Amino acid sequence: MSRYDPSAFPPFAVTVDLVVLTVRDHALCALMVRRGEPPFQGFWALPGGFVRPDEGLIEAAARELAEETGLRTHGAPGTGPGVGAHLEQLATYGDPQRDPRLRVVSVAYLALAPDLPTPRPGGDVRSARWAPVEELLGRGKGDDGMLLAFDHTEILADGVERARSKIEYSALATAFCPEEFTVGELRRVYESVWGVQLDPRNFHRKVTGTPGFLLPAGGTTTRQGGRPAQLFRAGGATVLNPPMLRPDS
Amino acid sequence: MSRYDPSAFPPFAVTVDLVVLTVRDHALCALMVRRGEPPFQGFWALPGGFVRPDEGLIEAAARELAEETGLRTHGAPGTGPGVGAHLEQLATYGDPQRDPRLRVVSVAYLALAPDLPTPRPGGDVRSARWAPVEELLGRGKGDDGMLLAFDHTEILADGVERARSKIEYSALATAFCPEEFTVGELRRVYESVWGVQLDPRNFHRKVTGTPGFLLPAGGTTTRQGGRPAQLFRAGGATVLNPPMLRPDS
DNA sequence: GTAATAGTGTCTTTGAGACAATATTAG
DNA sequence: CTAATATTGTCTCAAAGACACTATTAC
Repeated sequence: MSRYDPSAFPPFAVTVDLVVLTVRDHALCALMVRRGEPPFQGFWALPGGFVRPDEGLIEAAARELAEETGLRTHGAPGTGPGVGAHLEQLATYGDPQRDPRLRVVSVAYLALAPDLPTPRPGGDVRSARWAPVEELLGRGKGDDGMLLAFDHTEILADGVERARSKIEYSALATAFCPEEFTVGELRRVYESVWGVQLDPRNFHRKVTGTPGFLLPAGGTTTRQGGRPAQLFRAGGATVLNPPMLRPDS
Repeated sequence: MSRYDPSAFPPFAVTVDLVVLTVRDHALCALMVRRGEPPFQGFWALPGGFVRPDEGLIEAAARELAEETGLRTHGAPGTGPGVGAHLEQLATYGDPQRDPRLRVVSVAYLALAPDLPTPRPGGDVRSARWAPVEELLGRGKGDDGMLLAFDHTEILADGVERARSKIEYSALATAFCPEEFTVGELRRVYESVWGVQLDPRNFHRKVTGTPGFLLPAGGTTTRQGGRPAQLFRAGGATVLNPPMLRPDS
């Protein structure tokens, strides 16, 4: 059998779906849109859409992300440091039955964004919201969360697990923070994403002692109350060695 | 703009490509096939093929793996423990120019297999071989390795890096071993995949002290020479906590 | 003053890294 | 015997976990 036979190949539709995560009110939240048409009309779904014939996969994901949130992607041209979201490929979902209408292969992307100043994230007519992932996926113990469109519960769960594990050994938690942030704010990011409490003193020692993780920004802030805290921005480091250890697991 | 519009979607071809890794002669090797037709005629390429209209992505990958190597996948029906390969999704590659003929999105899978008793791995007419990844990808310092078909150098490099990092925090290194193996054989797997030397004493302490990693099989063997070594099989553990640390990195 | 958060220090324990020494086979 | 590998053990050091204490703001 010949590979890549151009004359006869089964046609597929290819889409991108986005797991866009942020931290709001000490809770990990995902961007969800409400479907206005069948199938799964009225259900919450991940934002996404068809890949265009002339664009790459991550370009399609970045385009959908910009359409939904206005966020640019880190490293995109004309993007300053700190603004914009982290974007990476998550996984691909291609069960023959995942869309009842046609064979759709969806390449899912994971985006990590700082808490957006605009409370309404959607840019177009569809209603959109930030939903706590605990509400979408459930807290265990018989709580399986909401029923989402297609296989989006599985995709969301995979994205959340990726984010939870990736902040262990990378400096990606700073992607959830504004350009300048304090050690306490970064700690609250870890606590929100992992759903645990961390010792502020050990956390402070760990992050300030890891070379390249944090870069002093010079100023201080009292936006969290209490004693003024030093401001930092993300250092150039991408991998954390040794990693930040998640309790229990 | 509506999502998933069934009436008008751009058609894509969807394929699976396989990064099949094994350890032979103290070297990490990948299964490569030689292309018999254009484009890239005569070039070495990763095994793969079209996804059929009625099969899932991992089913397509498992089918291709079985066609090429005769290996079944762990967990497949009728598969005993220890035989068969580990199979997981790696990443998806969809650059618009990656295939000069048509728009192809390829879902790559990573397979880890024990050293196969049959020296000729291919089952069909195409020539196939186990090639050391050092030869395919180069050793750095101006050595960029061989020129492979399509973007398969990038896919292979991603698969090798995934394997190298995954044996750090999972028990997957046992997927490279036969059903029963010794601590020394497992150590040589780590040394081959990472390209380093490990202290046999610290390694022995580490793997035998990690609960669920190794299960005593009862017997001993002298197939490596020297003092007889205890035989083990893979324990049920999937994650290693704390992880096996890779030197240098 | 109180309440809240930020930052520094100390002690203990776990575990990795660097070794030495002994055990059991093949030849 | 020698050569090869397996296995157990010991010492040191890096780093995480569990605490106490002081510092600086808002009120």
